[in-house]
Formats: sequence, C-alpha cells, structure tokens
Amino acid sequence: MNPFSDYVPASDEERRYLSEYDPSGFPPVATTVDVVCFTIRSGRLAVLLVERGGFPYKGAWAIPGGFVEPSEDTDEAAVRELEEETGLGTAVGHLEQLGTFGAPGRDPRMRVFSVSYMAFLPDLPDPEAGSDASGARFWAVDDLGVLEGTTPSEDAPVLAFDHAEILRVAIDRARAKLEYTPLATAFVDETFTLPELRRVYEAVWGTELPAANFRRKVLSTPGFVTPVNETVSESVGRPAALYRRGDARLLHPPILSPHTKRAAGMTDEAEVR
Amino acid sequence: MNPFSDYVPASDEERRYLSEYDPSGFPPVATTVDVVCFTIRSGRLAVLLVERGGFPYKGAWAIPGGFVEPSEDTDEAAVRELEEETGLGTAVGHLEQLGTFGAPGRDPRMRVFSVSYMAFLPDLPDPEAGSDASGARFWAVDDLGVLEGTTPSEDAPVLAFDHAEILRVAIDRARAKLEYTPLATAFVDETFTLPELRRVYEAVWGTELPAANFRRKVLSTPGFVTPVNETVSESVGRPAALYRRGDARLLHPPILSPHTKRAAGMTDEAEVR
DNA sequence: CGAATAGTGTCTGTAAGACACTATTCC
DNA sequence: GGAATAGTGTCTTACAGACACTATTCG
Repeated sequence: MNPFSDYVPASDEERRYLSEYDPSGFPPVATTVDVVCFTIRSGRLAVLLVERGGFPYKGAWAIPGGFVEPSEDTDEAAVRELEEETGLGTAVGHLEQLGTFGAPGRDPRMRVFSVSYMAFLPDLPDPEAGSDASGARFWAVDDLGVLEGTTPSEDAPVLAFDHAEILRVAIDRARAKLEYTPLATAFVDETFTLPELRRVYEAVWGTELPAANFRRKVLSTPGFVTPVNETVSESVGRPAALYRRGDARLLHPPILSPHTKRAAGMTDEAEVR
Repeated sequence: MNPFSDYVPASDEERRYLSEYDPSGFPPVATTVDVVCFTIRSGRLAVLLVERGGFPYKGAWAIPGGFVEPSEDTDEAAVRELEEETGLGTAVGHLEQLGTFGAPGRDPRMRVFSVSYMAFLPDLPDPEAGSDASGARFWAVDDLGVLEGTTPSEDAPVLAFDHAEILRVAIDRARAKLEYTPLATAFVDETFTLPELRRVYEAVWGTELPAANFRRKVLSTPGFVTPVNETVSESVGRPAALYRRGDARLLHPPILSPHTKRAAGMTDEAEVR
C-alpha cells in the first residue's frame, strides 16, 4: 500500500488487495529531476552546469539535479533542486517541465529516468559548488556545441550522460516559447526597460531585432507589459521607461522570431519516429 | 552495473565502482507509459479509454498504458502500447511525449511515475478489449467533463487515478499544436480533402470555421498540403480535390484558432507554481 | 556641441475576416 | 431546375518589416 495515497477502497476485498500489495518485485530504478537553469549573461543565453566530482563521468559537466524523494511530487523536487542550486525560489523566474528521458543505458549504474525541467532566471552570480559537485558555473549555450550547425568552443566542457540531448531539446523549446509566452520577462528584473527585454530576445534567438518594431509589437500585445511611469538612466543616452510584466500568459499577437518564418523544414520537438 | 549501457569506464577504479554498484537500495517505484489516443469521431474529438477489470479503480476508465520494460526506452514502450491497443503503428498517425505525472499518492498501490504520450489517429473501429481491461472504446472528450466550464454527460465514465488531469493537459496541448504544426493531417487518411481537414480543426477546437478563409490559409501555408490532382465525390454536391500532407513540420503562417485571440488570460501549460 | 541611446511616424506588402459569388455534382 | 457541397474573388482592417525622423541624456 502506498502511504501517500488518500484513495478509499470500495470494498473489503479491495482493502485486502491493497494492504497485501507487494511493490518489491519491480526491478530497481531511480527517478531524478534535472533542472536546466537558463539565464542571460553578457548578452548571451547561458545555462548552469555542475562539474561531477564522483563516478561516473567524473570531471564532466552535468545539468544539476537529484533524486526524487518518496514524499515529493516531481514538481516539488524541481523547486527544491532549483533552490539548492541557485538559492532562488520560483517567486523569481519561471519553472516548467521539459520532458522525461529514460533510455535504458543512459546511466551506466542502473536504470534512471530523468524528469527534466527548465528554469528561466534573471542574471545571477556564479553559485557555490554543491555537495556532490566540485564546481558550478554558467556556460554560454552556443559555446557548448550542442545545437546543429554549431561547434564547441575551445574550452567547452564535456557533458555527462545524455545531457547534451536534454540541453538541445531545452534550448529549442525555450526559443519557441519566447514567441508566444511572456517568458522573456522571467530573464529580467521585476521592473525592466524595453531595450533590456529586447536584448533577452536577441540573446536567446542569436539575432538582432529592429528596436522600433520590437517596441511597437510588445506594446501592442495586450497584457505583455505594463508601464511603471519611471525611467532609468544607463550612464549615457536618453533614459528608458520602466515596465513590469503584465498578466497575459500567452501573447497575441506573438513576438515572432525572424528565424521562424524560414523554418518550414524545421524539426518539431519530441516527435517519436 | 547497468547491462544496457555502453559506457566505457575511464579507469580500473571506475570499473570497480560500477561493477560493485548496488541499485537495490532505492525505494521500489514503477514507471509506466500512458498513451492518450485521440481521433475524430462523428465530428467530435474523441479519446480511447479502457475499463479497468482489476483493483484499484475497478470499473473506472483509464488511459491505456503499461509498465516500461527494462530493455525499453519510454518512446519504444509508447509505440508498443499504441500497437497493442489500436493495432496501429506510428506509420499511421503521430506520437509524442506529453509529460510525466508523478505525485506521490497518485496510485494507491505504490509510487508510480506515468510518462504520458499523446497519439493522433485517423478514425478507427472500436478496439477489442486488452487482457487487463474488460472494455475499450472512444469517448467524445466534451462528454467527459474534464475541461473547465464543461460538465460530464449523463453516461460519462468515472476516470481512474489522475487521468482526468492528464486528459486536460493533453487536450489543451492538442488544441495548441493544431495551430502551428500540421498535426491535423494525422487525424485524416493519407489523402484527404480540405473540407475533411477543416472538420478536424472544427472538432478539436469546437468551433465552426469559415470554409473560404480556411482554404486560403491552408493553401498559402508552404508545405502544409500538396495536391494529388484527383477528386472524390461524397454522394451529393461538387466533388472535392484530394491533397496529401506536405513536408512542413511547423506552419507559417499558423492556422490560428478564433479562441486564441481572446486568450490573453488563458493558462499556459505546465507552469510550476 | 556631438555621441549615444530611447522612442515616434510613416510607408508598403501581406495576411485575416467577412461575405458575395461561381462551379460541379446528385436528385 | 433545386439542393447541396466545393471553390473563387474582393473588400476592409490590421499587423510586419523597413527606415527616416525626433527626444533626452552625458561629457
């Protein structure tokens, strides 16, 4: 019987069945959550990786994560991991499930299912290393060479397990979600200027956007941003007006990436065969 | 050591670590795949459910699924389940991962992680019951009452486990994917008419679409459909031209749902808190 | 003042929705 | 011919991209 379930048996027979149920016959498997933590660093999309201090893949870099505790939902485990790795809760940023990766041989120790999440965070200081990791830092994603048509930079880390694949899926999804959700606002502070928001799009998509049209599109999308009626001055140039995230969950019309229009042959995420 | 892994240890020390690794300390958990099989029946979006013949939730209806075998990737398990339940492979239709549901108490027997998939299939005869299910049939989704603002019909089935929640997420996602992918073509035969394709959109979205504008949009979206230069006659009226699915994976411009434009407050899928 | 950055106005092509109209079949 | 369904043409409005222009600050 599962001690966390509040299921009410419909009969004594069913009550007996549940109390006698023996789960020990299942082959041992582990379930982890991995959290792909994105941020914008120096105008580039960056992702948090931790250096592995133990076997296997010792010295390689991995997406931070850990085992799901018996009392936890996967969502709760993801929030916990995020807090442990960054010191931030979900009050800051945004967290959502990406998908589950469970190929039989993806971990050399045993069968491991990785329920992967993505987090989108404002710029953070590099975190302290966790207990089972000898280092932790953000890496610019286009230095990792995980995307088609890109090559790793000189000092690119070796990635553990199937984490290159997970990162590829996460980056594709983040780019797509920027178009039709207010996700970009998770990368900036609570109040932000439109040029700051535009630089988020430019960093994630790797393209320059015409500032005038970007501005018009953002302001004409209901609920995307609301003005705060203050300005900030960035040392030189005209001060920019401040905005706050609006209450829209989906953007209409969306902010389309210049790349999307040419993407008739682009692969959709996650189709099975 | 995981017998399905082709990982090569970097040292004798690591080789020893892996050979002595004992996975039996993990608490027993099970991992299943559930496949939400959608089709269009009588102009309505319908989903395949199986009646449970054993405890728990005996007599309730469930999304078909089963355990992931030790040698299988979750994708492979989903393909196998789909074939077992419908007799169809992925050559027909479309299959993709939806997400993982793993609340601690969702199954009263033990901790179970359900890696859920969605399949989109052309209209099928009602399947034969599987071995552990006393019945199997398609149900119109808007008779189930799983969506906000809808109420179950008179004879709506009781849903097992958290399957109402899984269905809700699946329907939301299917509706959204219809807009920007050629998913609708998975619901029709290999060759189809534009009115047939339009009725797919109408069934999934639950709205009527102006035929003239639908036609123009579909034909002006590159790679969505390609003409076959044949016609079919449906007993009365002018025969319709046949088309085949094109090679686009993403639609540009998308086929927007009339509902989407009013959806500024609509909830995005899967945000964690 | 000039450099730098923020923000506005305007023109053009394209796409969406509305809807009137034509075409081809069955009876 | 009439009913039924498929398909075309056209008008209006709205948005995307391009790009010239104005505004506000620092030094």
